[in-house]
Amino acid sequence: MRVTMHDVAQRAGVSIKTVSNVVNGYPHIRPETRERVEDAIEHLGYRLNTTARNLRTQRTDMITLAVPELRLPYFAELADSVIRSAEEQGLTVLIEQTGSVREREIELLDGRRRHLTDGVIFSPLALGQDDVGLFAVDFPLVVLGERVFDAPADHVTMNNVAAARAATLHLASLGRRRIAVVGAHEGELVGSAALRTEGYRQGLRAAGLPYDPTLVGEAGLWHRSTGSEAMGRLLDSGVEIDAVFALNDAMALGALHALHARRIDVPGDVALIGFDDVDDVRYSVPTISSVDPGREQIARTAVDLLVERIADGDERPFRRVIPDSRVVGRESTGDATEGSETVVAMQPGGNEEIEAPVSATA
Amino acid sequence: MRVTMHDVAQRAGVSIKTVSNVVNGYPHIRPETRERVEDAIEHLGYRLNTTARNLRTQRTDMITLAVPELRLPYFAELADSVIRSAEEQGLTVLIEQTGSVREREIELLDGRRRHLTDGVIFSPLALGQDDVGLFAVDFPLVVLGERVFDAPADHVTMNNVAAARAATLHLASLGRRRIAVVGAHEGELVGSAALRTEGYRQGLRAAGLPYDPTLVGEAGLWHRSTGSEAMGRLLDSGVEIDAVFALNDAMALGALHALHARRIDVPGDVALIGFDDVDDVRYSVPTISSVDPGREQIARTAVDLLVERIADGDERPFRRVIPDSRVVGRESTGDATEGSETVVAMQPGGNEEIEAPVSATA
DNA sequence: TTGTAGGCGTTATCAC
DNA sequence: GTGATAACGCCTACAA
Repeated sequence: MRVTMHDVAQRAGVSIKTVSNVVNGYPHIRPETRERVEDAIEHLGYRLNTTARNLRTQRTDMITLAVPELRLPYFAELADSVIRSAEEQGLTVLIEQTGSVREREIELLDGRRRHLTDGVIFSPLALGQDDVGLFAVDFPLVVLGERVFDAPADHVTMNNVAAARAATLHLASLGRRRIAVVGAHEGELVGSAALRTEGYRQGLRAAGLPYDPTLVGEAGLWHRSTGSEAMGRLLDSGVEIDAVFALNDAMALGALHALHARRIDVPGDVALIGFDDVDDVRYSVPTISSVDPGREQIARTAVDLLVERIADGDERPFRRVIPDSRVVGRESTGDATEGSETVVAMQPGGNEEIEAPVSATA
Repeated sequence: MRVTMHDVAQRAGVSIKTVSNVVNGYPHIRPETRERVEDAIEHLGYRLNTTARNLRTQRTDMITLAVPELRLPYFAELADSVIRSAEEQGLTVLIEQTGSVREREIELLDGRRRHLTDGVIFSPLALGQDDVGLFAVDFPLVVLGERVFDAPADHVTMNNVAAARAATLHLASLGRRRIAVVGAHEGELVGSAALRTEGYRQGLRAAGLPYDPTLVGEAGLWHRSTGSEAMGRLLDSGVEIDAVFALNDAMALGALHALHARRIDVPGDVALIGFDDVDDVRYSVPTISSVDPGREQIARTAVDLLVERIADGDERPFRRVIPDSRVVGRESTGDATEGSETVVAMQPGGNEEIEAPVSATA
């Protein structure tokens, strides 16, 4: 079989414990002993059995990142950032794709599949505020996004309303009066759609513009295709439009596509802004202005919170952290040419303790 | 502490082994015994300790997927596909980002960080043919891509030369005579760049067109930015160009950006085709024709090969599998309008045994 | 500074 | 069909 610490100990003429000490970098070892052990390790090609260590230490140094789909650029970039941050902390990331399927998200929380990673960073997309009870889990959990608030867990979210308001105001500041929105979810009260739509309304109000329901384009899933379709419907409806706020960048790219198909100039005839600031919008034609929700900071914060939670258990009250967000102006709002960009608005985030610790025994 | 099989056994009044049998779906159990055990499990909230099982069974049912970066759409989509395929086989995927850093790729192969997953699917980007020796590892490994051939491992690659040839011929079939290429790596003999460039030359030859070095645009990293820059250099050099073959889609998107910046119409003035067929090119303006290398099939095949290798060890000769690829025509080559697409060429793949089994004792 | 004993929670082997 | 018992490979006491 595979070579174990025992074999190494034997060959080095020391005890298994000494080998363990060497492997784990325990400082108080006589140099010559260490050397002998290291020689033996080298010679035998010994490699630590992570599984055995995990069993013994009750830790795996792995965390789960649960996202809807990696093909969605926002989540791919988020995953990238989370993996990097985790790595800095010596953690490995196991990615779970929920596909936005309700059962899969529930399964994730009921912990049947867990028990392998030390904690979970979870970005729900199917579960909503009604399911807040499901988030009372007995393992370290950090929730991402705006589907669920006040769950008994640490939470990293964004400044949706303020950022959407700023984006809308930015369009208004260009002199646009007929600002459409793409990606609304009618009747929803929580979630990104509701919050960003609320920000949109606030922005209109602040700019002295009326809210016109005929300018609201619905789109269930926030994909490029749905953005294109929603934009198409708005344009074909005949309403006058001189600016569009797409509630995420995928839809902004889709909307741009629909605009182009109808030979409508951006930003000449219609200005366009998205949300998420994914890489794509920096290379579209024209480049698209967007709201940077602070993804890098979201990832780092999520990992930090999870690490703390793993260390402290439920000793600490839960926290909600909101990174700073900013509106980045590019060609689609006439803010830049040749691929440059400008920060045209900044919303500070913040963080708060949201609740007393909860005894987490399931 | 946590509830164990022992607790369940006690409560159900059976032995620990019986609990194990129930949990693992062992068939020969008296129904009433099973029921008592299941009740106890339910009651105590027992959950199997995966780590302990892993230690005992010497398997983790996890595999590693090592890719350069998830922010690159091609790899995000690949990861997505791999995760889905793995899941169908009951496997969980642990993603490792190498960042195309040579040391990280070597580290991956020397197995210091491994020993936790049952096998590895590895898409190298820094290592090359000279490093083929490093691929003689003592764990199940499936190699992806065209950086390294004839490594002692299963290999899933693509029909690069034939596909690039077909893409070039497709541009020629539109009557284009001045076909530029973006993303070449001068002096390289292996790797995607070399193979696709070779296909480009073959395509020119087949179309009766001369090879003109002034039409070759170099780009080290295949990102949107480098594609844009390479395209810009070509255009600014003053050479006549009526078509562009970008060696991947990211560069095609960048090239499109550069073309647009110079008010050059696509496909009117310049036709454009990419490679990879990522989601992005279906929503750019105009939509971009591309080569679909069969990514879905690549992912599925890689997982299948790895599963077989895990089961069989080195009993089987290594295999090389090449999925079918096809050229997908879209607006950028005038093949479609309104987001539709056409398959304009198909290259069959194939698979072969490439080598006798190698005794894999490191 | 190093060694010994024991157990982490599970599965495998064998009896019964 | 079910139960005792010994691994799996490591780490944490504690002892020397």
